[in-house]
Amino acid sequence: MHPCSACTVRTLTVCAALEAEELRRLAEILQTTRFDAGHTVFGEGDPAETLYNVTSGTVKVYKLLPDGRRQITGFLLPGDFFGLSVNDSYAYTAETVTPVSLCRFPRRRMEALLDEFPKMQRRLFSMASNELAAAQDQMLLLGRKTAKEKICSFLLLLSQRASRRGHKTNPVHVPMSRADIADYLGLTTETVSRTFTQLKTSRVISLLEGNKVQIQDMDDLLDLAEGA
Amino acid sequence: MHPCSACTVRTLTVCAALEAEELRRLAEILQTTRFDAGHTVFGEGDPAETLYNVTSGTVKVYKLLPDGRRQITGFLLPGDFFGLSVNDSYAYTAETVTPVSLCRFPRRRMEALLDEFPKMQRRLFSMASNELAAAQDQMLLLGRKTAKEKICSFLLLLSQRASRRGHKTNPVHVPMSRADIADYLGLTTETVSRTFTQLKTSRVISLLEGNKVQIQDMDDLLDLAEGA
DNA sequence: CGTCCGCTTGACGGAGGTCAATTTGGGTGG
DNA sequence: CCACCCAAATTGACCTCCGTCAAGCGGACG
Repeated sequence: MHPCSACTVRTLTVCAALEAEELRRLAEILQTTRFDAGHTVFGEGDPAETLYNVTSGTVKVYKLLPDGRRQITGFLLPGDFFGLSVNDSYAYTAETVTPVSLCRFPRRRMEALLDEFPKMQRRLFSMASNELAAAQDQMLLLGRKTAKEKICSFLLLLSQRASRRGHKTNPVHVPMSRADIADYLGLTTETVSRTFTQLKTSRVISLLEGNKVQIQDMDDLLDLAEGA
Repeated sequence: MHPCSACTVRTLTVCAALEAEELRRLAEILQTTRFDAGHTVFGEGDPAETLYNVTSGTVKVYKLLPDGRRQITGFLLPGDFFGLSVNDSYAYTAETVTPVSLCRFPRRRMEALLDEFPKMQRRLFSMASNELAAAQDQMLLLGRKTAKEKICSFLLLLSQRASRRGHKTNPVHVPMSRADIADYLGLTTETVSRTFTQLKTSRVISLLEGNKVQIQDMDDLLDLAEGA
């Protein structure tokens, strides 16, 4: 019995569509770990020796400017992969938002496995393509959307991602702080807060207990997210 | 004799590190085309039946909001690959900036070839990873940099990309319009123009004939690009 | 030589940033 | 169980960077 057999996100990630034999080989090189909230998994510039897969919780990845300005380039949910690097060091920092469970894959051994199982390689490529498409959406958001459109897009994104993981789309769980949301959307915490208030006042959303946001009118939100 | 033997950007793209046999097979499915400046290669939402490789000229890819706001997510230079899609339609529009030569690969046949030659698959994955890292840099730029930092970063990017293609890094050729630069950096043409003037006045750059920008002090520019 | 388009420059305004003061709420110890 | 504490969130007042609108300017091309 290896841990993968109980893995609830296997279908979402690189492990999907592996044969029993392939899965066994993957499980051989894999380690599982847990971290508390607020733990730095690796820092920008650290030697990139490990690949990670989120199995529970939320991770944020971000880049910094010398003066401390921060851009969060993604929130990683169960099933998401991270730790790929172009040269031999990570190009960003990865930090847990909530308590998190991770699978660790030593990079070298993972690369060997990818060469051996083209199906896995292909799956990873497909995941990278998806990420690329998401990155392009995010560029449109950062470069051209207003604060209100950004917040609405963000809520929709969380809702859609929850849906893909088989959770209910509404209300949507928002585990990250206002500061994290701000750094993801290219805003300040104050603007994020004001915009939430504004959306609440105009009855598009309401804020529930436990960091949950109830979407009152999904169609309104979809229009608001694109400025229509 | 197939066209690849004369290709000057082969080492930069997916065709690099292919065996003669693999290259021959790739050449079999490949078509070359030329377009004038300002030609739409494909539009967002079009069925994604072809992959492209730039062999000369510059291509821009962009996404639009319903009201016409535009975000250019990348400028593609010789050796760059584009046309990958997640589902079966393109997620962005591709349009030529200058006269352009392209290699066209029918998607289905390309996928078959990728399955047959894992080395190519791997190379493509590596290129996608690079693009992903570039996308993350661009998110940092769009979300957190000032207009001046954006322009300086942009000039440095062009200079570095020229360098990787074996061209001289300075002066740097800027083939795209102010409007395109603006839509790439999340600014307006007016701000782009003003910022160029400002950099010119403070003797960081000077504008030369033929859309060339002379970088007067590379270290200054590097610092300005990161707000240091 | 006139027209057009892209670029530049100027004047002005507003979306969102900055700084600061409260308020809220989750965690902790008495 | 409650009082306290502190970080996070909210709200307000003010300001700035960049967008908007508008007017030149100059090179390309018919």
